Amino acid sequence: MSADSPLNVTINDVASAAGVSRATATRALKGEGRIADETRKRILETAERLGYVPNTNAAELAAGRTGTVGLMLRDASNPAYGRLFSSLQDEAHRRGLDLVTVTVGADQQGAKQVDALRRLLGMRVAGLIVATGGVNTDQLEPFAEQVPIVRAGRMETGGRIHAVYYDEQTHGRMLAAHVLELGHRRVAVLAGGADVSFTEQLRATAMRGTLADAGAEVTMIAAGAPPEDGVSDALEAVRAGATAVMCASDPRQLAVLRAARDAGIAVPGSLSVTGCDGLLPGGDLLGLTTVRIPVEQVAAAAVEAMQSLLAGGAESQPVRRGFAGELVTGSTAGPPGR
Amino acid sequence: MSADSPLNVTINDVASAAGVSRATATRALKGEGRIADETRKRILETAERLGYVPNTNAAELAAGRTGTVGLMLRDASNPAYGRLFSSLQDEAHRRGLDLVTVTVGADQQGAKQVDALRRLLGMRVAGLIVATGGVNTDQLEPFAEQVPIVRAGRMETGGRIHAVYYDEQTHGRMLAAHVLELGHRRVAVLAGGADVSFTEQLRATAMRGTLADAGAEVTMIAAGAPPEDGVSDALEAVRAGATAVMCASDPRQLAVLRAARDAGIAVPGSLSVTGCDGLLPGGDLLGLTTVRIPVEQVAAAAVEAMQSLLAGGAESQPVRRGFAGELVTGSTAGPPGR
DNA sequence: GTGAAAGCGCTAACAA
DNA sequence: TTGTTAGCGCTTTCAC
Repeated sequence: MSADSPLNVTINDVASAAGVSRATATRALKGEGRIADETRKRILETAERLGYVPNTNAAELAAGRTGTVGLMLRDASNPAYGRLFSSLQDEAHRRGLDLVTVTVGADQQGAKQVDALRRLLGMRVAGLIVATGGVNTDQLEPFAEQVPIVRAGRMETGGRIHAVYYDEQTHGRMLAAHVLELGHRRVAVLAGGADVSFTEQLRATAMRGTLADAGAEVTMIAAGAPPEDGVSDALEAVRAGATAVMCASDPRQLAVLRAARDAGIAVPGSLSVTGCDGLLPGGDLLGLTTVRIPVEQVAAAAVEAMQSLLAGGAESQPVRRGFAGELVTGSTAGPPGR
Repeated sequence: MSADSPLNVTINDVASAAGVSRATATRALKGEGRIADETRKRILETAERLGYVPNTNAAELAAGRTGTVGLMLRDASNPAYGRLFSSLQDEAHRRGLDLVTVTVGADQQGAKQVDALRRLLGMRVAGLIVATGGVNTDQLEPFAEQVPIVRAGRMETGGRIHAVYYDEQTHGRMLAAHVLELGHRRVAVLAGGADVSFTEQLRATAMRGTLADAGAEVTMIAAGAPPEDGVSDALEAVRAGATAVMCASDPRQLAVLRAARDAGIAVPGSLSVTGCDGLLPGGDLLGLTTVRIPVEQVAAAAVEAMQSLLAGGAESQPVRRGFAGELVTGSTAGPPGR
């Protein structure tokens, strides 16, 4: 059946319209193999004229390989993931890698995450970049020997899975050191609980370590996912004597700042606040004290790793690269008040 | 060849391991057609045991249809697109639609955009949601009769392409009315030029119209893509007597606020500033005066439209639904100073 | 209720 | 340089 509309045009239509065989048409379209210049041109023109759009499903099935890399992404409304997403895309474009993305809501259970994983694997992607904490090593490992898997943003312990990650320990320590240097000795640390955010836990634990090592008194507050969660506990701690609240993320920092404003607590006069991420547009105007996480570096390194894995075959050692960001000193943290 | 690793397991392996034919295996796996309960269970178990991951490429090729909807997205580092992206994903998940996303950098030329379009079409997606201005009606039209196309976020004039969009005219008018109400009569409007952002142009034009109709004196400033662009021109206009700068986007508003701060101009004392988008986390703390665009509504309506198009076949009339957001009055705009 | 067989659109040897 | 011929992994009539 011939073409009534572009998407129904097959390579057969192109071939017969150009008066050649399917194989020749393939060669012309792919620009490979020996083919007469004139024939190729004719075929290309015919394809163009017919509006031929190659069916990549069929092509990849026949060729037994795929040219695209799958990206598993966590909810992009979080600025940190949104930026990571677009940086990954940019870098992939730059390097000529095709990316297809599927996302999984931040809240979604393991089942959904595995769903997304299977969708990508079902497409037989050539590689996998995983930018969500929701899927764990055990779920990834079985596929690691077939397709290179790079985790982006977070450390990975699985032996066959590569990782390019934020050095969150350092971030936590940098912030804690800053707070200590300002003179604080009673500090509340507000972070999502272990079940909520692994990243925040990493940061919070590092903060606590550094603070405690310096002899400061630390109150740990474990919150749920919504940034407003645990804020009242934090203010409680402040009333009980804490002079600083260290948040494990900038959205939480915003929530604390709001609450402080509403409660008439002067920042940084009576209360110092810190966050982590450094990605909020306008964060400078707010004077947020935070760490700017190295999104672009992580993205670039992740894509680079993927590309070399795709090219070079399996390495003996998994890639492991961590990146630390920079402290952004703002006006939300100062010396302890009163 | 039998299975050495999950992704190499084919339905043939499952079928023979379970002692049935391929056809029966398909029935069991898809849960359709007549099949003995016991057989099905056995096949399902076998598939599970072997770690079978169906090859969706092959499945869709054979079935002649696709279950996934393609999403073309503009650079997600812009908060407006990041939010739209995650809202679209959420809504798609909710409705059980599978989405695969490809992005195109905001800066990229037409060629790249068409590339992305062809990649999606090459996958023979069942539908297309277009959330980037970079691809125009003419490029979309040829495919519109094969696959439903819904543009999300921006109006569309092509007869066969559906659109769910922000009512930017109303947004511009709302903001202008607010500024007028505050008493401003000399206003600068700062927006990306026609070649930079269609959306900003729409907003800016509406602002100018409303302002001019009320007899205000309007200075239009056309800027490049970077938010800092044109800011100095805006301040120039302020020195020349304008009492308000209306920005066509929140990032531009931030840029103006920064510049005003650096120049020692009091906001809103000597200068009122407005933006548009209302999506910046922390915008409330900054007191941004803006319009919160109805991202969630647009996303929901776009996905809903897609779903009904997928189900119901072609409608006679293209979908056309516009949504307006709400004015957010902040502390960056007040009565004209002095 | 199950199997056999004919493709889906394309690629890749291998011949010619 | 080009055509012929097998498939890729799966779905789907149509018989049995």
